[in-house]
Amino acid sequence: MFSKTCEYALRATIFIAQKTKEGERIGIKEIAKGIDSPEHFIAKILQDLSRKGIVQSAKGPNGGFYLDKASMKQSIADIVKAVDGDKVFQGCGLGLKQCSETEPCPIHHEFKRIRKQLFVMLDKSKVGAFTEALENSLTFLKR
Amino acid sequence: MFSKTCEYALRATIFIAQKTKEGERIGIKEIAKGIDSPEHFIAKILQDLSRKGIVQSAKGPNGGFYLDKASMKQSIADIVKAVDGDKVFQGCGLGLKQCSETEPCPIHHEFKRIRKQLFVMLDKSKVGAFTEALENSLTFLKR
DNA sequence: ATAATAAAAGATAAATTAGTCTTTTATTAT
DNA sequence: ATAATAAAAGACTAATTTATCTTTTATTAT
Repeated sequence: MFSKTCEYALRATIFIAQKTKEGERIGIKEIAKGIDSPEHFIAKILQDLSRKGIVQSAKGPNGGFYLDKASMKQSIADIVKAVDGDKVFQGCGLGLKQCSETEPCPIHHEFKRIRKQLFVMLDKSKVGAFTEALENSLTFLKR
Repeated sequence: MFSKTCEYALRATIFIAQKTKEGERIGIKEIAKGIDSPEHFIAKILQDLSRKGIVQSAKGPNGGFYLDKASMKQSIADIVKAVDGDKVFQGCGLGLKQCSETEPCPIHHEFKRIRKQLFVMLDKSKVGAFTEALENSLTFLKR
């Protein structure tokens, strides 16, 4: 559904949200461990997320990644859009560029309905909302 | 959502279904034109679809691709599975391999619901069912 | 049998995505 | 000021996906 980069981005951001709520800034190494991702790769991704304002970062001792209030309220959909673009929310299921209401592909209408539901679901899911379940080991970000 | 290969495979199969209903076998060149895909690439893809029994083919003069009765009843979901595997119907939204009912990722349950709906929709969509709308230019397979 | 046709097969190339490693810059505590 | 820390930046490699081109095999009509 999403690119690997996007999957790592989502896991990392949720992980950072959790740590932020615990009052910590968190370094790349711990993030990589915490979400079971290649360290250097997640570093690249976080660099990009930081540039885009999806996560916040501080250099130097006591530095690391964290989320400010606005970032905490972001939705999964926001992150997906920022990383993979909105192809998954907008694009034609059969890959047609011109596919639209007036020139629909054979599955356009049904597909649109599903995509809409996907978007609504991901848009409702706010990054800051997963902390409690993670703390209580009801949900996981590894393996 | 799907790979390019899969998108072309779906368009090609629906196109072949239409031609089959018109009583024609159809060659690679016409298919490529009919679905606006690179000719050599769709040739490769059809070769694979043919091996998998998703489309039927005949070599030599008057040869070409067509669908037998069973293939005509296949669903979009069947083709997606054959080409992209069932990652899109089964896989974790955050890319976790172990994600399951007992070890769910933070969005597991909601995601599952959407994926289910996607599957049901694509499973209901039978390859042979799109012909009429295509004939009447109510739907399209190009651009 | 032969020539023409059309898919199958195979080999290669280009583009994109995923992943790694090294160097630089900014920040902090001493 | 200096050393330590940690992210940012940049350069590179590997793998996968997408795409192209050539040769072979099967079939049909003459």
